[in-house]
Amino acid sequence: MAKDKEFVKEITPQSQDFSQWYLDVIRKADLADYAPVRGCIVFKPDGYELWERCQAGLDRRFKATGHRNAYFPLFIPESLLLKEVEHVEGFNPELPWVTEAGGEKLTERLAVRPTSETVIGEMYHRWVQSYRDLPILINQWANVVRWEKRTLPFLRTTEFLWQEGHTAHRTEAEAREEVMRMLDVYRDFIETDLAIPVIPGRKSESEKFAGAVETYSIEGLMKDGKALQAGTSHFLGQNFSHVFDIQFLDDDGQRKYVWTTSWGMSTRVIGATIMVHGDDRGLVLPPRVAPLQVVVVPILKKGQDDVLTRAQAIADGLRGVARVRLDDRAEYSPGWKFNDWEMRGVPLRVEIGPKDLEKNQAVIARRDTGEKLFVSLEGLDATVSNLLETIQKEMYERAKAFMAGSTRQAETFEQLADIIENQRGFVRAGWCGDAACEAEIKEQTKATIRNIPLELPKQGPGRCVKCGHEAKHEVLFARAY
RNA sequence: CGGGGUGUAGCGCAGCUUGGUUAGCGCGCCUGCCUUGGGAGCAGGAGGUCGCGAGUUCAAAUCUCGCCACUCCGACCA
Repeated sequence: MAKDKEFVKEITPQSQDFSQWYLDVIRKADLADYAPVRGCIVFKPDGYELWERCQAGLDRRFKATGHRNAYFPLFIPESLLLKEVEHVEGFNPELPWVTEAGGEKLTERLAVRPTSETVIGEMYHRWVQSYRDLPILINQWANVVRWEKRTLPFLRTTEFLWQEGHTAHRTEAEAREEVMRMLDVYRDFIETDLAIPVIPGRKSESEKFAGAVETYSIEGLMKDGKALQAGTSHFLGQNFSHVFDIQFLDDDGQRKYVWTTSWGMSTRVIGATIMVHGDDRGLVLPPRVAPLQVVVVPILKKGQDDVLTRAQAIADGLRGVARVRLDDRAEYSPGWKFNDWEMRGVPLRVEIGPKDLEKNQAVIARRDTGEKLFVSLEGLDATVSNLLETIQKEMYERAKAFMAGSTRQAETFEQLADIIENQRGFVRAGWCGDAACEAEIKEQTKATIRNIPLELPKQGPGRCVKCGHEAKHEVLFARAY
């Protein structure tokens, strides 16, 4: 361990200060920088490409489930926002307002959107007439603004990038089905592409989205034992359709209100990727989303000019199976490059030196395990391709094992409090469903109900960990970001 | 928004207590030589509104006040 520290300077060890480690990694891996506006970050190319790959993975799944992209305006007139009472109350404290433009005071002030249910509700009101107009399955890629008190790069920034799906349906059953379908799309994306295991479940009343009937979430567990909500899917019932008067004439001749849903995932998942997979050497990226998957480092020796040529050819040969870069910079030593690319989380490093060429082999180093392999240059592309898949799979398995090992059961409040205080992680426990018990637990342990897992407990929910009455649910407690 | 910490070169810091004339150090950066299998070496060089604004003083990085930003801890949240 002491040796690791020598190689990777300027990254605080996780065990010493996880928050500082997180910020160090973002800086050293060149993902983002602070912007001149409070709480805002600049996505640097590697950070932005991570987001682009998340976008691609999600967008493909949205299209496959019948959704299309559209774009709604950044500004929301106050009058629209005021229509849904719970919704406004939820978001009001964090809204930025435009009150003046073109040198004049506006007749109606405009909120910079914190989310788009209201504008979209207004538009759906105009677009829906008949049951034949339904369902409307629209997604928007956008930036939104929430003036949060406390910000943290990727996890909670004043302005953030996300996607928000907004759908309108003819029946309640269809809308509910959509909510669960999209929750599962999120689960599939984050587990498959980002190698992050999550627990899908329903939010408690106190934690649900402002204006929703029900909110579902996927919850991940970071390496410091804190939970992170990585995506949400809301069943909005007819709340917004009543407020925005979204009605249609059904085939039975009756006018009916539509049932709506909304669901979102943000650039927060980049933060999750960092905190689930990263280590004391820096970032560890899942191959599927890594901007660069393989770096080829030639070991240049004096009088061995063919090494560079061969390394170039080998890098070119790998381009068919991976995103590859040849690091032929003469000004850095191989050791320096090793550390640099490890900090940036590149999944595989291929070393090509004179000794390797003699033996017709290459040295491959895995970023996730640190393992070094001596492999033949014959069929190198297949080897690399297989390794990338293996890494993707094993990163998920390791994260899953970590989550399983950090998930504990509590029968009593004392157990719950003890686990939260001393071990962190997830705690499964019974809950009577009373908001008062939930609030007391939060106050005393700082742990919240992350969600009520969809997967039911094997032996029934038991007793409420707080009041001891019969439990309605088994829920997942954790301290969270 | 409440409480603590920090702000001096791209990054990390010293100097501030006890004001003083040319503001230092390490890394990084530039040029050259030499090197390259886990952050090499030598030589030369560039780079500063000391976060911003007032004030005290003959004199402010240093003292006082205000503001801003970042960060940690709380309440709010993707």
